[in-house]
Amino acid sequence: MKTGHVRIADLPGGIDLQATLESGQSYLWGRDDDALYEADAPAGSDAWYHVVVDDEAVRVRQRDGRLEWEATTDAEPILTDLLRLDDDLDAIAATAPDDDLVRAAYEEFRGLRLVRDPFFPTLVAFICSAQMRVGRIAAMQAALRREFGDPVELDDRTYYGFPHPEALAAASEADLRDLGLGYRAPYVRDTAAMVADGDLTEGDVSALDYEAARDALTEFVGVGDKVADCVCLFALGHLEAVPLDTWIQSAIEDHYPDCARGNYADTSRAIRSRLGDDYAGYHQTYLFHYLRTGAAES
DNA sequence: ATCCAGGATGTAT
DNA sequence: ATACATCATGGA
Repeated sequence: MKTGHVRIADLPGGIDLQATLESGQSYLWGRDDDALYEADAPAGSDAWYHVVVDDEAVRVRQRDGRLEWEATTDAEPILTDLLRLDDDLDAIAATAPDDDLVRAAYEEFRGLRLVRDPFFPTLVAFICSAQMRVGRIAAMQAALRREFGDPVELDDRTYYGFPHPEALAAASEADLRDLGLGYRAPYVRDTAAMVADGDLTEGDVSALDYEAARDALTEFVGVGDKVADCVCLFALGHLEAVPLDTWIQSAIEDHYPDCARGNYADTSRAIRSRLGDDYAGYHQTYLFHYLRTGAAES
């Protein structure tokens, strides 16, 4: 086992690990205390989080001004990639619109970083997200890893990587329904088959600009504009993407009514412009977390 | 019991 | 292009 740490003072704008990993943007991670998104979860500010990428296991916690990590390999490049440690959070925050809602969200969760998650796990997670709460989405992804993923040992614990497309393509619809996926089960299976068969892959969409990528992604089964936007933002690095979910839709009604245009594409462009064309998706993630956690009421 | 959750799909217009 | 019903499942 290798260990190390990243000094948070060296990260431009710092980091809030819990806000980053428990804001409903990434479903790649677990918590060692198994309390991810649980209502009775312990304070959690220094909880261990774990992830498996490319058969390497990493666990990390935020403590004493550091990101402390233990891993099967040097975790620093992995953390830098997944947690976007190279983003200048101060510079990004400076592009946020100066209104009460965005300002409050940044004051509450300063240090929240966008993630840079792998393509296929993000695609599946957000297919599963339809009409689901974040806690159950996370539980569904953990179940998929446990049932169909490859185990990796780290110290005395076993973690599981997200299943390869072939593994989910080979799963039966009944197997997936047993994990609580409901009507999303055939969506996940059919989309996994499309990726496994090479019908439409990350390579095909990564070369496209943002809106073209979003349109292409809707070719997957179970992927509409909103889920495609989540893949664009959290996996493909299109930081201007603003997924229009129920929370953002209501935020538009309450705070940006002039951005409501009656259809997804035009409303998306309007709110993107309002939030700033370069980092609209970054600011959106702060708003989503702020609104969803009810921090606005306290 | 009824409503809701990071919506998408099939069908009718 | 837009409007509508339908789709599982668990928690409040």
